Amino acid sequence: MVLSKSSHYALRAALYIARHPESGYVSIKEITRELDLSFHFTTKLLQRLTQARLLLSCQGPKGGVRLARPPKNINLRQIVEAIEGPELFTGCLLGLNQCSDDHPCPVHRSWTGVRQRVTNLFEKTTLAQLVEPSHKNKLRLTNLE
Amino acid sequence: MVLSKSSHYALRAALYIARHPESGYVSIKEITRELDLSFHFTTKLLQRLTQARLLLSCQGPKGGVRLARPPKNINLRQIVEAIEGPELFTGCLLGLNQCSDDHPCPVHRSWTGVRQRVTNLFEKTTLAQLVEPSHKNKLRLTNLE
DNA sequence: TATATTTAAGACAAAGATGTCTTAATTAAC
DNA sequence: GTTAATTAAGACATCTTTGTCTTAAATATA
Ligand code: FES
Ligand code: FES
Repeated sequence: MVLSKSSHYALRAALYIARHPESGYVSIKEITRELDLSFHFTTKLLQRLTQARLLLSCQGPKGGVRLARPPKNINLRQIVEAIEGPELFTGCLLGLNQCSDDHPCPVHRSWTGVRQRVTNLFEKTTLAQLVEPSHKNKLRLTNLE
Repeated sequence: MVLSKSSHYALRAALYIARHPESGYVSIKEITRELDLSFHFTTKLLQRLTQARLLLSCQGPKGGVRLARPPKNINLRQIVEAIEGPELFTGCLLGLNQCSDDHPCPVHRSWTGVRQRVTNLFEKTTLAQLVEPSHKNKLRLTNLE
């Protein structure tokens, strides 16, 4: 499992939010209805994104959440790290408590190479890229059937 | 989290086993003592590797486990897949129930590219490579301190 | 054969992740 | 101000993963 379910949900919600006009708030009810997610659980995930300054939130009628800055300035690593921490980008493939060139495990050299590519993907990919019109054939954010 | 704790333990145990002479059995007691793992929990993980025909086991005095074939014929994907299934190598980054070119999610194209590199690492890396002498400076299989 | 050693297997406990429910706090609109 | 709508927060339930303990089965050795 590369990402936790929590990260899955947070990323899908963030993409849904990014598809909306930047100025307005989107209600979490709408998000969870459209993406078929648990409302309360997702609310807490989005709270973490708000605390991480990735989202702004507003209570009350017409309230909801919105991106805290233009979608080109929010990347996937920021979202994942706000939800599950940095281990994916820094951890040892064998789960050892430190990953360092000084005390490498047997897979260290190979893994850090691939891990850097994973990290690049998460850092270079912004919400803006994933919602631009040329991606209109990749709008899927929900399970099939 | 790229791999589960179970996969971490199984990989570390497999590497420990691969360092031993091919002909003899290694006791799980020794493995878990040296790697500081839970004996009973690790026993069940290694049972799964045995059921997946990656290991042979033998009960009784002088019993234990050994590789079922030469270490150059066992790769990391086989171990991980025996423990946690194929999702790492086939799953959607957003956790959607199907990952396919026909119904791609927004990150599908980027992710499948990186995922292929991850898969290559796990498939090309064999136990033999990880225990060969040139790796003697990468013997670490336990936590520091 | 008897004994000691070891894996196999199952019950169960503990911890963590995921999901549900209720109440509080905030805010827009009337 | 009152009301309705919405996020914030916490209690709690459920499920999965991880870890422990006990018993059974197998096997080498004497
Ligand atoms: S120490 Fe294991 S991957 Fe770096
Ligand atoms: S459909 Fe999401 S990664 Fe392939």
